[in-house]
Amino acid sequence: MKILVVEDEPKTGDYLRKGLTESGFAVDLARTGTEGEFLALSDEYDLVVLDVMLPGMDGWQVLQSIRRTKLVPVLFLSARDTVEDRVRGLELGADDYLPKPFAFAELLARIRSLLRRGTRQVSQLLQVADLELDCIKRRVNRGGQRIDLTAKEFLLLQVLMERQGEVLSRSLIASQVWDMNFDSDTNVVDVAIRRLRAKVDDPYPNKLIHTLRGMGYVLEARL
Amino acid sequence: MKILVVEDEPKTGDYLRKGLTESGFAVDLARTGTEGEFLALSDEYDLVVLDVMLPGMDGWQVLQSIRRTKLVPVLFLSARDTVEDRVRGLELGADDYLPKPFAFAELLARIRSLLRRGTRQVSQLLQVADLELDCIKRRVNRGGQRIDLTAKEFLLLQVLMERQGEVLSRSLIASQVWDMNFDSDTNVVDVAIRRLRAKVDDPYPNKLIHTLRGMGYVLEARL
DNA sequence: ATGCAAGCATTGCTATTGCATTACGTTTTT
DNA sequence: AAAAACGTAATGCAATAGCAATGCTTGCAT
Repeated sequence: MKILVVEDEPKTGDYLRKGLTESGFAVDLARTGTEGEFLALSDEYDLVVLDVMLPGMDGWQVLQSIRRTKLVPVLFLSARDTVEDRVRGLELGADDYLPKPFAFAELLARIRSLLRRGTRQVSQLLQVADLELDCIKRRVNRGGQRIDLTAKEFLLLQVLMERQGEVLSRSLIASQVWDMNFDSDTNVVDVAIRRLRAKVDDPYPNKLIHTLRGMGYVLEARL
Repeated sequence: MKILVVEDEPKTGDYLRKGLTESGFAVDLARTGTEGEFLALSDEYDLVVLDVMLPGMDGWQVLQSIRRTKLVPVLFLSARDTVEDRVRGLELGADDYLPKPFAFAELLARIRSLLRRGTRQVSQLLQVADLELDCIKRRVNRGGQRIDLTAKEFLLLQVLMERQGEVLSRSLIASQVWDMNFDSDTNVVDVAIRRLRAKVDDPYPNKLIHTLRGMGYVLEARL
């Protein structure tokens, strides 16, 4: 198993190389984004561990470049752990996301899990009635018709679909989709639901997003 | 399920109350340590969420005081996340420790986990005869037929089902479902029971909600 | 047995609450 | 520079929860 590590911090890079080598992987270490891109494209790796913050070409650019031609699983490392970063990483085609600082054991577990599920997860497909959401391709369609969603809309729909049939409170939704952990008097969730409904429910006769007064929202098929 | 939140920051307090209420808990909010201690000792809660940093009597003191007589699970919230703090909290008898800022989703998950391992078991599926209540999906059905309840109705039914077979006094019900701790001359409970019966019992031959004159109400199957 | 009072059921009314919706200003993307 | 995305705020509407008035039961005393 061959792994490419792209990491500029010397200490972290050495640490990763040592640890992974000891764990039985063949490790190549790139110290810059450009070098990482070059290696990733020129060689066949089973997995890429990619730091987001790189001087010059950053992790996202490297990922984009890799994704144009390769399906290799990519695990993102990031010092900042915000929902936005995570979303952006996953949108661009990262397979997993690990905030720094992390325990090596956890990194290893995630790497193994990524390798276990094959090259790349083909399609994590969520489905409710005639509504389909492809988490990997980041694509949604209903009744065979494609629906374009923004990042926020997509994330919101994903949360709703992952827990279809469950009533999700605004606070829970807010904490999953936004990083708002201490704001109560805002109606972002309501507005976001409105916008999502406009695209997902309004054009169709059978509504899937339902409001439960005083409780929250559910996504489910109702007869 | 009744939760006491002890939190001095007004915003955080309101946020917690709102979120937990939406999630189906009866919430009391104390704004100071002293008030928190008083409420914790005078009422029966299923869980206490306790901020460490409080003006006057701090979280640790409150916890110690509670622990002298009560076994209720306590979840600590702390702005500082040091190993010392954590150890100290757990030593004094806290059951869990969540550093701020936290995502509401995580708080909720931990609360549910604490309640689950508690004395009174919190199954997410309550059942009495042909009446079923799903606490997570917030859904009720009887004889396979779905019943739509409002937030209050749901909470009331949940309290009744969690203690099926027990006679619950009006004041007990009032304190579990409403914030009223000692209001007497109101018939809210009666009216709420009426409305609940209309949906849960009226359409069915076998009644489950029974009145015990001078005592209160029970929910149980009777032949 | 019969009447009486206390406790409970039932109902309509209304203030309140919670949500939908729209418009607008700011930020981000292209 | 233009367009899209996003959050905030204001408005209006509708479900709902509490209140109070009325009618019905039940148990107890006569």
